[in-house]
Amino acid sequence: MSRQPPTELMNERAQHLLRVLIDRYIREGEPVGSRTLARDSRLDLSPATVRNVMSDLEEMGFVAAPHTSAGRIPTVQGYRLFVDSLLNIQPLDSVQVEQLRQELWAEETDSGRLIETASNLLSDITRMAGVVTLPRREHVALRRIDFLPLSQNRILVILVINEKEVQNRIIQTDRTFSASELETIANFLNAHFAGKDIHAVRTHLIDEMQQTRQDMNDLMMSVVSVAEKVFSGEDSDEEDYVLAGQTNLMQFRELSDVEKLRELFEAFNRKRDILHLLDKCICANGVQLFIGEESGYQVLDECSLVTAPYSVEGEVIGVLGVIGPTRMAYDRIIPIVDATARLLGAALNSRN
Amino acid sequence: MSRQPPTELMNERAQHLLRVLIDRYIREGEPVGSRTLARDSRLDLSPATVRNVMSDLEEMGFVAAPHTSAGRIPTVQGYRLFVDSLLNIQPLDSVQVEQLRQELWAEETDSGRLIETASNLLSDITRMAGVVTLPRREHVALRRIDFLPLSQNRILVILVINEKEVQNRIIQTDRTFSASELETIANFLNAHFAGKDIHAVRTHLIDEMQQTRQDMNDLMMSVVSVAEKVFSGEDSDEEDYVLAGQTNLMQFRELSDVEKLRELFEAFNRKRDILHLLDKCICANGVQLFIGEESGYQVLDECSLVTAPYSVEGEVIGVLGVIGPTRMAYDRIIPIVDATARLLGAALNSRN
DNA sequence: CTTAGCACTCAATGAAAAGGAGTGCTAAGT
DNA sequence: ACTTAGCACTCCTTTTCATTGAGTGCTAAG
Repeated sequence: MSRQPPTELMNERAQHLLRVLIDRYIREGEPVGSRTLARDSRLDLSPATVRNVMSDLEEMGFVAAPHTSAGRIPTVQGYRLFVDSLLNIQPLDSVQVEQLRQELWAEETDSGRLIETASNLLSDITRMAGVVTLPRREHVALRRIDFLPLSQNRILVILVINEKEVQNRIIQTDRTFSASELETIANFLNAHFAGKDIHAVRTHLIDEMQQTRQDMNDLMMSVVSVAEKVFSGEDSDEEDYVLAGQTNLMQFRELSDVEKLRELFEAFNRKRDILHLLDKCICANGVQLFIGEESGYQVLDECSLVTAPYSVEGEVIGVLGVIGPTRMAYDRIIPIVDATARLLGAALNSRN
Repeated sequence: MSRQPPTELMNERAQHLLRVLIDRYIREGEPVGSRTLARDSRLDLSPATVRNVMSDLEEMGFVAAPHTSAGRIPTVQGYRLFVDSLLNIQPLDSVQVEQLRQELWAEETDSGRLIETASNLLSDITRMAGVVTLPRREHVALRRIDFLPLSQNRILVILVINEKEVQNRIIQTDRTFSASELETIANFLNAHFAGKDIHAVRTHLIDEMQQTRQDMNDLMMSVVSVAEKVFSGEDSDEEDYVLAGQTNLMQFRELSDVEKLRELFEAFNRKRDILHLLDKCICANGVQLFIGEESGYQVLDECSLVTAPYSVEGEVIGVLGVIGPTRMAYDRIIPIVDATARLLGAALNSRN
């Protein structure tokens, strides 16, 4: 019943037509008909011939027709072939890279703000949503620890890690510690563990605890009991990301259904699914794409996600990316995501 | 041409009917016709009589008809009268208050998290958007200051204020300071200014600077030059708020236009207008409402804002509230906002 | 293999008709 | 003097139906 297949399963011409079709569809957002495609392709083919080719492409699953008398639009599989084989990605030209670097390095900031800036940059440039996971290092060097007594056996702990990140938390202790006691404990910890990996510190202290406490002098007793509280929260493994430009997604025709949009935004707030998806990209060694349903999450069915891991000193510590409608200008987005990931890594590195 | 006005400008019966109308409109969201209203009012009036009353109410500007053959819906003026005179607000019953308190006091947290929890609470309970401005105290007591040298003449400053808030910033100095120098400076500042108001410290230091530097010894020179950098950022006056439950707003029929919604969300991101509006509420001494256009911001035309200031030790330090469609259950929302403001104030207070 | 021709499909647009909820007005009832 | 039944009228909503036009698939000829 179907017309006889071309000699090669997918010849040059068909690929070219598919590329032109997707190009046009990405620009215009409307199903592309045979007449238009014939004209656009500059191949001097009649619409009828194009129709035959389209029929083949449809059978192969690369394009689909919304209804009988509409043109064709790419399927996920079509986009996949497009980005994998038909698209020649130009790295961002150096002027643009420099401009990106400027914006990212603009102010003297901590890594938290840097992440935010990166996310904003991504969303501003692409006019879609930007996402950057918080960096998460394997090795967390303790630089300094300080205590301040609060009321009711509570202690404010100030932790400086990785040279310049400041964390603070409040711990509840079994007994009251005086300011000078706390100072002694802090001095001890700083003297013994400054520069050490925080996980190492933790396991070391757990080992201490295993010993019968009889052996210890008062100082050590205090140190262990306080430090245990401090570092026990360390494994909380709270991943998180910074999202920017959600509102950009609201202007796309294909995402204009309020209910769908609500579900998408709720997935963003819930974070779990998106994080899970981003985690998958952390091991890819470059730009990675999820097109439409490829993500496996229904809320993202109409969306594509372009990601790249970023790293400091060779260690991948996070992922960033862009979320937009499946119909996005991949050739423009991919280099941007790629460059931003490199620049963010560099920026985080230089600030140590 | 219009029927003769009732003896009183707005009699008991008209008020009752207006209340019933708004009650019903808030519940159902559809224009209310005379038949329905006659039935609902339990006044044993015929639809025709009700129509006459509605005609009067319309002339007075309290209700409006979307079109000739629709029922009536409240105008902003109608809502205003409703909340000001027709609504008897019951304070939240003590069980609910207790429940709120539980949720707010659930964990041992810093004020930042507390604000977030409050915002989430507001949005969860009301199924609308919750907003809480960051607290901003007139008096900020310096508890402790610490310095850590970074590379390239940069210094990491850790500031503990108001007993338990931790701030950190990075300053760039003209020359390199050694760790021990920094320690000396910190000791000096801590010894002289701990417990003092941070603005007082700042003006004091500016005064010092006015003197010719000849008079100073080296220590003072260093102290002044570093402290100046630290405290100069203090007046940044950055207001901000925490918004929660934006997505809740997407399920309301009256806000279902994507473009309108986008503008609203963008106003939320821009923050300026919303902050300006919230600022107006900081001087009100209780719950304040902006209904529809009353806000003066077009993006909020379809929305109402219910706010209440929250305070610690009698000093108002912030505002919280709920944003939802004009058609909201004011009788339920107002007590919730009121109670949350009190509880947040109390929670912030107890943590000193 | 390509293409012109043609019948056919189907979304989109718009006009017309039907239905219905609710109003305003008038005149009669209390 | 207020209340109400009755009725004509308005205008939104929904449905139906015809029209249009873009685009297709198929066939037969080049």
